[in-house]
Amino acid sequence: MMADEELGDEVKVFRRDEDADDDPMISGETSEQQLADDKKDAVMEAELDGAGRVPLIGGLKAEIKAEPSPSFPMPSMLPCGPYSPFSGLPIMFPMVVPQYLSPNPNINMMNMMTMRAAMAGAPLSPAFPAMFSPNPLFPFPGVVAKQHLENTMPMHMRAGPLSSLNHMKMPPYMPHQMMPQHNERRGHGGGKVKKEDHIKKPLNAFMWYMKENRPKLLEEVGNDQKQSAELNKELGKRWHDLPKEEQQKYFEMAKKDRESHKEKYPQWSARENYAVNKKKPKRKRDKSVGSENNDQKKCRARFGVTNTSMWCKPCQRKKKCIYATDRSGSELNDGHDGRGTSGGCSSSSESSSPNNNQPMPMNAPQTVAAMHAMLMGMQIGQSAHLASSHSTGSSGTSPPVANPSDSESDVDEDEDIDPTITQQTQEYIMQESVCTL
DNA sequence: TTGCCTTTGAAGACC
DNA sequence: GGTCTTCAAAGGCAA
Repeated sequence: MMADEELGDEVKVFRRDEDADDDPMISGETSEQQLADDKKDAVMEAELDGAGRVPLIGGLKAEIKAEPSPSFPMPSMLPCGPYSPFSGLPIMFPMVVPQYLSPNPNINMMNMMTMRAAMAGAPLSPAFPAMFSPNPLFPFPGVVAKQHLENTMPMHMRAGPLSSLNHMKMPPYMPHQMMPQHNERRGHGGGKVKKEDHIKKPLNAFMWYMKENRPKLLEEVGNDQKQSAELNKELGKRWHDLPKEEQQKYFEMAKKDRESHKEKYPQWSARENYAVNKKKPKRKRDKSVGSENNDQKKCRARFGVTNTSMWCKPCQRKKKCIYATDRSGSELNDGHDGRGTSGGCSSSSESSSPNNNQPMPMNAPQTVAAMHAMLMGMQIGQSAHLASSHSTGSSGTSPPVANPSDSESDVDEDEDIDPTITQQTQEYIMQESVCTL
């Protein structure tokens, strides 16, 4: 068994070699003198950094954990981490299983080079194996390594028609903390860490479809249509037009991806990625609420300043209008993508409990009653009061009374009373009532 | 440098 | 159980 110090030194040596940005495999500049120099540097670096720890990598300290995979027999031997050959970054041996490590550093280097070349899909130089003596302990030279690794790789990490990205070619046995996608997002210049650790969600069927068909679509449309969002729109249309059997292919891919992901990260939850990327205070619905502000028909605008008896109770109490919130909520549902509350007829939202984002001031009978009362020239104040009091009780904390953080004020705002509003309101209520009925 | 846009589907949260 | 929200990929664009 090799001493830990020696192993550690070798790790450093390999890393340093790669760190020089000149792949010795490519440049052929590797020399024993250079190795010796690098080894000295590595020893100094290790001393500075402290025993048993991996040197800082781009400001990020690599946490090394053994994460054996049943799909691969020698998890610990392989180079892990952002410095792995698979990521295109310098090599490192954070963990070593002696039985797979040769005492000869050159052999280990060959193994790593072989693996790297295999994973990168690059043909191995015929001269390369001759540079080193073979290591009988390492059973994955060249093509064999590539084949094995690709076979054991989850789909979303494999190279293939669906992924042309070399950096996606990650073996499944690599600790996820070490995978580049988990701890960094490198720019063109090999930038620094941008994101903290997190495991990305597996791709769904449509994502796989996009991944595969986006380049094709780009070829079709040329470079005229550069906006990715526009492309995605088109892909969405095509996805709908895609035959079920074709879609099924992608659903199966997504399913396999999910299963693989679950197998690899059994403890992972999608929740872990919530708000991991960025803060998204303004989503589409928020934006549309703002943009629809002018269209929100509050009681004051709907019924006129003088007809306060027709106002809903919150308006009468100078609170947020239940009609305004109601309408905006409905439009938001419609405006997103047609899912959820489909179309304009959403009876489900009336039967379910409203939340703060989507307040529903009146239940179905109340809405109908209000509509009838209004159409018949009756005062609907009581109906609205019913709705309000029913949902709010006396606490005033109900969804219809809106978010306290909402700075909207019906009283202070200047609202233009559109003469067509009453008609629009009637049409709207009619529509709502029809849907409800 | 960072978030937005835009799509669909999966998963979690919430009521 | 239904609804809503977030995130996954992509890359140009705006702030």
